[in-house]
Amino acid sequence: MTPEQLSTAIVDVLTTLSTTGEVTLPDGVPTTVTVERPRQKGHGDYATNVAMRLAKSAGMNPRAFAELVKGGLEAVDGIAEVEVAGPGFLNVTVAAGAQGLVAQQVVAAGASYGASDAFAGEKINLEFVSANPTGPLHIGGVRWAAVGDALGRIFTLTGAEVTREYYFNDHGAQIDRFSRSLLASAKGEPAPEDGYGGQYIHDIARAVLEKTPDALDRSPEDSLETFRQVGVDMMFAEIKQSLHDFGVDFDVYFHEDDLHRSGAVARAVERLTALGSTYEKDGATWLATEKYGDDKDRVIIKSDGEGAYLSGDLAYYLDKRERGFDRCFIMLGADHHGYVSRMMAMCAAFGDKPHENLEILIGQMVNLLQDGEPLRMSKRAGTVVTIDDLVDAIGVDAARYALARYSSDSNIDLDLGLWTKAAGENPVFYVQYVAARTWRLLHNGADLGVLPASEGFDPSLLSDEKEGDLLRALADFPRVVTAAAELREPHRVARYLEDTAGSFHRFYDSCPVLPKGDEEPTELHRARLLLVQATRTVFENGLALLGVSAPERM
RNA sequence: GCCCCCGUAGCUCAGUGGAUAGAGCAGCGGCCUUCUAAUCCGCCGGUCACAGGUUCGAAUCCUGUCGGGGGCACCA
Repeated sequence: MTPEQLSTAIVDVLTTLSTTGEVTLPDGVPTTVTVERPRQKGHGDYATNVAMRLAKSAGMNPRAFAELVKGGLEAVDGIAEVEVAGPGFLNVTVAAGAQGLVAQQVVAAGASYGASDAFAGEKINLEFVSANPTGPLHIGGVRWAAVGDALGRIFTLTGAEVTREYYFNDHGAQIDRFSRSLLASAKGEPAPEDGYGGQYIHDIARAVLEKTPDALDRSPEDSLETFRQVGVDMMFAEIKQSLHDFGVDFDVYFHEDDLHRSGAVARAVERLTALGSTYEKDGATWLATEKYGDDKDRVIIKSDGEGAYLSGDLAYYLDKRERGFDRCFIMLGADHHGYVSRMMAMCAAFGDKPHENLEILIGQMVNLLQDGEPLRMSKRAGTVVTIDDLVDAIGVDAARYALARYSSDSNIDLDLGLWTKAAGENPVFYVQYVAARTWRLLHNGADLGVLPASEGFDPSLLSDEKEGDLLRALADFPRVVTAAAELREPHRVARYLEDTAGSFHRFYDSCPVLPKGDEEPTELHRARLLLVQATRTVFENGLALLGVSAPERM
């Protein structure tokens, strides 16, 4: 029995009680009820607080309400015991047979275990990373590469149609500064005062010269344009390659410049003007964002006639909506959080629903530590910690896992030393070791002629306490995936895997899976091997959501 | 001054209004002729920053204060 099935059973009982008039529910029978795994041993396998939640409106005291629910639940197949406890909790113990069936259900579902239709029919657009191609991808962008991609995988598993996009800022002054920096380097001149000065500038400048040897022999305008075009292409190709090596590929690379050239910006401004949300002042065109909660109104067309940065975002958002995306996500670093209120105001000005059609996720800062010392990151100073540096230092699996296991709301300090350790204190090793251990058991079993139980499987054989803990953990996976999607929090998957790894290792420690010596294989061995296979399935699926491999051996 | 995030064990962090607040690391102490011990077990460790409020119940929600981080452009 899974928590979902128990939840359904409870709703059925409530429906019956309501129909017969034994309880009166003014707000109707809830469609779902909370079922949780109590931390406390002795509080049953599952607990629900429905009685406490509904008692007041039903005009009863919680324990009396709970007693009625208990009566109904006890008759449900697969429920061994129901207890009313404390202020009105219902503690449910599931029959070993019903519990053990979970192993079979997981294996039968295979790669689709954890999938749901929670977001079925939704077209979701995820925009993340979107770093300017003025330098290598630095650590802040990498956090979203890991988390955003994981979120995409989670939404996909919960039924959504996901498009990953990278917004390519190739229109503004930063690109000019980048181009001029390249040109200066190629000429052997110092970097412009407002330019970029890292080593990569010299590398790219040299590469541009190799590709277009006459780049410096052209007119000043042509020369700069050459460095702009070739340099940006090279830089962007490098970023794409780094992301690809990191396991992150985008469906759409959207160029800001296209929005300006195609007239999309002008159309977006016209649309807003028609809706009465713009006005002219001081020679510029303003968007009235303040009335939608922004601190102040914002310029969208500057007095020189050029579009302000926000104008590209207006057009881009409109474009996404016209492409049919119900939900547009933009993932930004904390240093851009000030952008949220004006973007939400823009969304409202279009007549859309802020925080629904448009969601902006903010990721706090990442600091890298080596031996306890902070590594400073500064693109301009040239001491950049890039995505490639990170991958070289700890590998893709550890990097993705490390960045995805924390709440995006938290600043994080990653100690590179920890993430390279081949020991259980390194969370990614601890979790991946489960995958390796299950693989070994399945193969050693095959060598001994022991295969996971299938037909004639007696689920009640899995009655050990450690087996029950593991089965309940495995049964939780779909709920964890759904919660991660609903809350946009991929780190829940990582934390779940860490907890479940503990349950598996404890099971492994106290429940021999394979026959030893001359021992004849029994149904219990086969049942346990099925549980091992189910565990392997959950870890494969869970790690896949994070873009981390489930190794066969380590 | 205003806005966003954070404040939970010595450290790094979980904790979608529930019961006695958890994990890993660090510290102390155990289990290897092993289904490879990269695992596992025990002990130690808390004013959930502080003060009010909301309710059957608050680490969680609201208000304020303090502390840390990040922002407040006709830059992008």
